[in-house]
Amino acid sequence: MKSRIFSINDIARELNISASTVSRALKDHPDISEETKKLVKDFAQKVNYRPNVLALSLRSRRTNTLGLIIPEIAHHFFSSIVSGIEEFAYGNSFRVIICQSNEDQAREFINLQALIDHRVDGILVSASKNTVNFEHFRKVLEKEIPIVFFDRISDELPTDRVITDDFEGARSISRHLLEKGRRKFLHLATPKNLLLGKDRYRGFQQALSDYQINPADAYVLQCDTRQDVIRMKDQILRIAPQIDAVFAVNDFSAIAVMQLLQENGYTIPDDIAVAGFGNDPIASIVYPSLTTVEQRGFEMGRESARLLIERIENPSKMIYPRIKVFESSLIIRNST
Amino acid sequence: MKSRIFSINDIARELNISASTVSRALKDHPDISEETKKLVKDFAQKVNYRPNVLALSLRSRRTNTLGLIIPEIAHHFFSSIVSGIEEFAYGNSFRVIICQSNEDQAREFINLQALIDHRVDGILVSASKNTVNFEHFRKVLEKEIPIVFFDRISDELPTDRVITDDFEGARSISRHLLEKGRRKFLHLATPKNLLLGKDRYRGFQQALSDYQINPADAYVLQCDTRQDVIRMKDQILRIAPQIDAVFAVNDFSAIAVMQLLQENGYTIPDDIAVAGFGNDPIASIVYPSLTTVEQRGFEMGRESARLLIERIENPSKMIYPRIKVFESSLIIRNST
DNA sequence: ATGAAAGCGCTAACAG
DNA sequence: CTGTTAGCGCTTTCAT
Repeated sequence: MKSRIFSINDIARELNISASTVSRALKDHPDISEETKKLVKDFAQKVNYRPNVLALSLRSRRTNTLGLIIPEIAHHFFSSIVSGIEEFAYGNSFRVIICQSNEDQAREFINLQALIDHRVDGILVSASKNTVNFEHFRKVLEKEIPIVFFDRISDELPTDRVITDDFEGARSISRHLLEKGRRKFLHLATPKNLLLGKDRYRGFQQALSDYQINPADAYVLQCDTRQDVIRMKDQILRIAPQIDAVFAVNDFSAIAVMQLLQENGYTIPDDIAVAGFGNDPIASIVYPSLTTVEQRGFEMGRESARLLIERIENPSKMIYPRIKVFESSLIIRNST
Repeated sequence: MKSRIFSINDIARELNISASTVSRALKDHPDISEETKKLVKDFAQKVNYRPNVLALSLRSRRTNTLGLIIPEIAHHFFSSIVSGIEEFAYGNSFRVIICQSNEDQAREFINLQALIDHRVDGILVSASKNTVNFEHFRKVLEKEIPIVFFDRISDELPTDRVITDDFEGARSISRHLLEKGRRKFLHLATPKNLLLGKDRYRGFQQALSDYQINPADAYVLQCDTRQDVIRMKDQILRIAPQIDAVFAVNDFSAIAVMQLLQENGYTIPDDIAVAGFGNDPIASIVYPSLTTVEQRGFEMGRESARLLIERIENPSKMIYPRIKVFESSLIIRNST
């Protein structure tokens, strides 16, 4: 038993009226008589009529769609952001097309192209780790397609930005370690091109300075994934005897280093305290549970979508780039 | 400095030729002279022309887009599936629109509707936990839009299906526990409406029978998330003294139960061995690391996309529903 | 109260 | 070798 997809023209033909009447009847235009309306609506209902959004978008030059480019869907922080974005977008009749860059600038570029091709009304981006050149985004802005950056932002483009207070987050968790009497640190950092990494590093340095410790005395390794930790284990173990605390730029490297240390006879936190960043669900599951910084992913996603949709709805209005900073909060557990 | 999006008509006007000539030149139609081609292509390049896929799709009645409905993007198994689907789809010039049902049948229905509205060429679905009625999918099939179910499948619809060998996976991990001398089991099961849960339970029962143990002697609780375990902790702890092994239907409930037992003085695996299902990355990170069953998410995704695209490319060809079963493999770690 | 026509961007049949 | 025309599904003047 086959059914088929009816268009307005199909309905018009079946009912022996014109397409424009059908169109008007369907949207309760006052000119149309009640009986015609009923006739059309009943029939539309019966054949399960659904407007073709392609035709709608082609005509209106609006797709009511947001494009989202995200490094990796699998991370809890990012999937919370996605949920936040979707919540706000759906609530305002926008759809979201999700693209993963897989932390690859080339893929990011392809995604961006595809989103433009699909005529999305606006774009949300968290840059990939190896994105150093933001020119492709500038071209999009020149087409008057608004962009909002979140978390992994660029500071060279005049766009709205939504970020965590990375500086304060890093500073407060570092102070927490200092309050616990720790003085000799290893910091696991991200590559330098991400502002986020720079800010977390600065917050860490500031905390040390606050305690009259020379930041230059801290060990710093560029190491921000579980794989990095495994790759650099010899180096880390060589440093381990000189330190009493590790502050990692994210929870995954924090947990990996914690386990590496445990396997090599260190007790956490007695010998070495370990702190992460992000409050991934896994942080509360590992042993010992991980002290970390909560990032408000869902709210950040919602706010990003809000800013973007506001621009889309007011294309002519000149709005200066806005920066929304979300406070992070310290989650103290048993690893410190 | 503003730029704008050029259409074929814009180009035609600028170059004083017809739109069809531009269209043909752009796709290297043999009729067009080399000089015209060069003229058009150079100009198109210069203004960064990109075809409007909405117009293309409207005309061709093909969107080259797959719709994907998935319970939760955040789970590693599902995000692997997504990656597999994307890999095959992109490699064959298809895009993927991802929708999350958040384990909610109502949302699943809305997603399905939205995908149809966008005229996707085919749909991939893993059903939500509370999906009991599959009629909405039947209506889609009646519109001749192909559907492929994966992992959380329905067996009442004549569609292609891609699943893990849940029965054998559960049987082999249960046998492993039996080989380790375990005899008194608790099984944490899913709600009955998912075939997957039924099959894992059957595999478990079969293993017991293989060892002349009455399956009815095993404890069974309906409990398939971390939250469920926490909610049912009293019940579980009451059972704990009678058992020497737990087989959980997924890694999250396995890990939660493992930690609950540890907190209450049990040693894993000495007092009670614990096994999960799925091989989530977290399984290798918890202490002790979790014995589990590997599901080949990426390959399952790729195969699902392959089956779907094959149907899309051969709309007239009558193909009987196919069922692809992926072998699962036992991952033995330290919890058993 | 309804219909005819034009156009969003694109392509293909048909015509020269 | 290139142009004209029509149509994908829809809305919106402008007629009637």
